[in-house]
Amino acid sequence: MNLTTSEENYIKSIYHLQLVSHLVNTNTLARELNTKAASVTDMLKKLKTKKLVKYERYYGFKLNENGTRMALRIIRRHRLWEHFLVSKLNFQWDEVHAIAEELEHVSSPELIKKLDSYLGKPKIDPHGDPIPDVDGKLPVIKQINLFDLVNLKPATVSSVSNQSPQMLEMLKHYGIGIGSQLKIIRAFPFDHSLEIKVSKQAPCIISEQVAKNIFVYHD
Amino acid sequence: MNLTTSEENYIKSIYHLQLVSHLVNTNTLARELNTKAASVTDMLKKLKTKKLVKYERYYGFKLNENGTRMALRIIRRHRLWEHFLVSKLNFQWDEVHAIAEELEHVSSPELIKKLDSYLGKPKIDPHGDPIPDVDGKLPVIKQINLFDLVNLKPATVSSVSNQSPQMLEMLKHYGIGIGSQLKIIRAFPFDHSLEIKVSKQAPCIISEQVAKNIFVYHD
DNA sequence: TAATATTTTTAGATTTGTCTAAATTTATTT
DNA sequence: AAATAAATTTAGACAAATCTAAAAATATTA
Repeated sequence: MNLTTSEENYIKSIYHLQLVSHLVNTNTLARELNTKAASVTDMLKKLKTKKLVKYERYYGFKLNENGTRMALRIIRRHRLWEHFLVSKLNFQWDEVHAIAEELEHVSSPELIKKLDSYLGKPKIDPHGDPIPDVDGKLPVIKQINLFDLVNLKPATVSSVSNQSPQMLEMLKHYGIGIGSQLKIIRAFPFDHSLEIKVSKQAPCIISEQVAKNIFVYHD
Repeated sequence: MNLTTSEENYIKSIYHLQLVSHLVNTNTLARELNTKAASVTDMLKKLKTKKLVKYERYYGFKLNENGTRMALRIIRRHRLWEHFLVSKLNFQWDEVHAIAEELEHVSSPELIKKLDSYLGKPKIDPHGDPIPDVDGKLPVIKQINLFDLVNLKPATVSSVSNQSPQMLEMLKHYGIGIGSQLKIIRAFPFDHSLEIKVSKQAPCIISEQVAKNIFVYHD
């Protein structure tokens, strides 16, 4: 089924609100979407006829299986584009939301498939949120602060909590970015610095301060 | 000024039709946009009040300076996305038009600026059409068949005329793609093969057949 | 040039998504 | 439990973009 941009925005917002409360009410959704309660009621009637939500008047609503599948598809697109904007175009993670909101409505499945491959099939977006897979499954992945990483197995950089120019300068110098593969070689107890290997680069040493701002996950 | 997707599509189509005939007429544009003459008239009144076209009823219309600037902005977005889809996502050039038609309406200037840099500020899209610069200037660039390239100066790959899996397999093997920088090192008269250097790779030799399908330009 | 054909525009309707204001239903309070 | 408050829905309107059918203007042809 093909959805309009507006329908997609409603579906996505309902999904997010459902993470907090099982049933969603009209006013809450209206606030979330910067619209009026009457508009929400109108749209929900439409979504009901399209069999995307369970909705009884005056009783709130929620996505059904169909609607949830659609929501995850939209969220997948949104998070892949966010990853792209940060890992490839050098946006900072707090700048990408609005742009991804537009890109997420471009609906070519082939495009998303290729974008996913191009990004290395990432599991987590730059805000640290999981990216649903093609089948709408959300990976359960533990993000680990690089400083707390004890084993020597390769890990993928999922997010960076400090976005200051100074930090970004350092990350650039080390060749570390969202999606980078890295591995700890050893830890130096003296100043808690870490010797790491990033992708195929020569090993380097990063300070405790830098390590504490980098989050990684294992596949 | 902010334009709707529909307005942008009209502006873009008028631009393209103006390349053929100075004045555009209602029916021609209706055919181009798969719509009806009455709809075109309606939209042209709107574009006139927005001061994007010169339009007198029954006499045809054309973009004014304002409208032309907008058209080039949209075409810039379209062609940059096409370049991205081919050079980064491995689409073939005959598959990208419809997707770029959607992406071109995402209007963040910052996005386009960064996309442009990321692609290496390309001057030509994968169909061989010039990409307008930020100021709407169209580069005048001569595309040269790699086989006809005589000098040894570096050139940029702009398009590949043969999109067969066999050809793509070879290009992949040589590491040649849209946007690749390459340089002829020498030509072998015996079989007309060429020794070339692609980006920072080790030199390699390509056959006359391959060379004849690759188009390049000088900056 | 008068008749006919084509093109373009207007008039009025439709769809989508939105709104305001009023009515209805549910929830809360005294 | 009655009165009041809050949330939700309905009714009716509006803007954008489209359409059909009819009218008006322009172009072509006999």
